[in-house]
Amino acid sequence: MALIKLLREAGDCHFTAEQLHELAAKSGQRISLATVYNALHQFTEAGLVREIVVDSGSSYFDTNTSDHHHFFFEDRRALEDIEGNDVVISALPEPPEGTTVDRVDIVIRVKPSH
Amino acid sequence: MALIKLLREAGDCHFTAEQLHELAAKSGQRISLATVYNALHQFTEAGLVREIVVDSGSSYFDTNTSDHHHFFFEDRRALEDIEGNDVVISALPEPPEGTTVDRVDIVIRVKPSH
DNA sequence: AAACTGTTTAGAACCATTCTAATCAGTTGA
DNA sequence: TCAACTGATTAGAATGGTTCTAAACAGTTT
Repeated sequence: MALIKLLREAGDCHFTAEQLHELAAKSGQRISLATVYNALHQFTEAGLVREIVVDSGSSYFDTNTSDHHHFFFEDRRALEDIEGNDVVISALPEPPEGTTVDRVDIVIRVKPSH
Repeated sequence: MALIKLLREAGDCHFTAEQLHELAAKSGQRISLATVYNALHQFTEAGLVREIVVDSGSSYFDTNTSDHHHFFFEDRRALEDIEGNDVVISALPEPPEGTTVDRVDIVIRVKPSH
């Protein structure tokens, strides 16, 4: 519950478990990192947050659960939402026999201009 | 060199470091997993393979380095190429100030029908 | 053939994530 | 009122994918 409150206060944002743990610590919450992970999994299952896979090595979570895509800043390893309908896909292949599409993830990886 | 030969023989495919290590072991190569990782990083840098991030928890590599996208089978945790121009993006947002697009990754996550 | 140098290798360390057993809180029954 | 029971919550310890670093190797020079 304390974590939900923290996320509500933070508004739409992207974060790792580690970062949320730090935020909780700063706000005086004495919570272990394992508990943060447990909570985040429950939040994901409940549809409160969305997990985004962009970086092997650590998972990112997003409090914005609406259908949208992301910029990923390779230097800072940070995420940013892509506004509304800035990405338009005009053709998608049929999913293979016996499967249905669960989600389409688009990540635009950007780096500092030279 | 032995790893490159193995990948050549296997043709276009997707694999984890663990899987390549097993393949090498089966072909009689006595190589540690760490060496496989070292080699894969060099291969990636040299443009011989491409790293694909779809699954927090383990990295996937792809011997097909041409510009293409993927199906990801959530149940089997396996990848499959999407043929040629089956994905058409008709609108992409401008990258944020001071950055340039490095790559656009599209992953269609599929699961078994019902 | 000893000394030196850059390359290759893998054992050990690292760290993000998960597991499991302990703690806690709430409820029942004596 | 409070022990016994039950499910929810928590975090310490274990796990496992990945990286680091120091050792082994090979090739070259003196």
